Amino acid sequence: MTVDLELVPKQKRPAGEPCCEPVVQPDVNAELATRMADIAKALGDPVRLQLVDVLRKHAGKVCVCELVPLFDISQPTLSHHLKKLRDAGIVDSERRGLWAYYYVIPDALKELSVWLT
Amino acid sequence: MTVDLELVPKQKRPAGEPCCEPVVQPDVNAELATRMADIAKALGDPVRLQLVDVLRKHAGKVCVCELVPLFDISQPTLSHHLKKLRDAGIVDSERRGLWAYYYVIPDALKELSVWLT
DNA sequence: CGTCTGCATTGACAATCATCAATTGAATCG
DNA sequence: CGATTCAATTGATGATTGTCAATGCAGACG
Repeated sequence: MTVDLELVPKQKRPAGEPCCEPVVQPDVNAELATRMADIAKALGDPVRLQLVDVLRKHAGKVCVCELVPLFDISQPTLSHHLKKLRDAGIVDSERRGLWAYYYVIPDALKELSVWLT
Repeated sequence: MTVDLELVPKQKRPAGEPCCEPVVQPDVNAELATRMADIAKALGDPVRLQLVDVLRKHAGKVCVCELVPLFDISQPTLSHHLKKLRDAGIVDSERRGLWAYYYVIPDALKELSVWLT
């Protein structure tokens, strides 16, 4: 991924107006873009998006055993999706006895939300 | 804007029985979740996220020929990313002469943004 | 101790994805 | 007309993803 995005005006084009005004370089640097793309990517699956929705709606910590029956996927697959969300820094989990309780990290989605608006 | 999945209240450990009763619920909002996941998925790539950023910041219509030199990818690959964004309903394009001008559809990102907050 | 339970990990698979080189198509210029 | 230019499409390839069955593992219970 390039970091310097200096625009070079086209040299040869058919006589006439240029195709468009020069574009400024994106002021979202590649690093930040990658971070936000990672968050978006983690949300880019219906199961994970609904997982975040459920966890957020319940504002507390939800046991995995309560999440499994909500979806038509196997338990390992759900665990895989939860790991994706954890790796993206969107959720975190806490173990208590046999159970694992998941919760949305506050302000985890704020970055992306701010950029969107 | 939530996705409407209901949890079964956590029971005490029911030695020898499943921990949760299966929730059979018409998943009315699976469609909405899929739609938003599609948007998020389209943004889940650094190139596409920066493309949206550039197009949005420019607030007008930007020629593809001005976008290509901004990234370290080939022209067909950029065209592929633009198609992904178009398919997700995030951007649209207009052909004028030899050039194709892309622009962000105003309310495309609003859905996801609203859900995020 | 042994067994059960809840969750994570592994391994395997097909499907999708990002990427490029080559080509195609369309529009413009000489 | 032919040559040129911009953008989309095609075909191929290696990487990543979503999924499940099987297994592993740690805590709880008897």
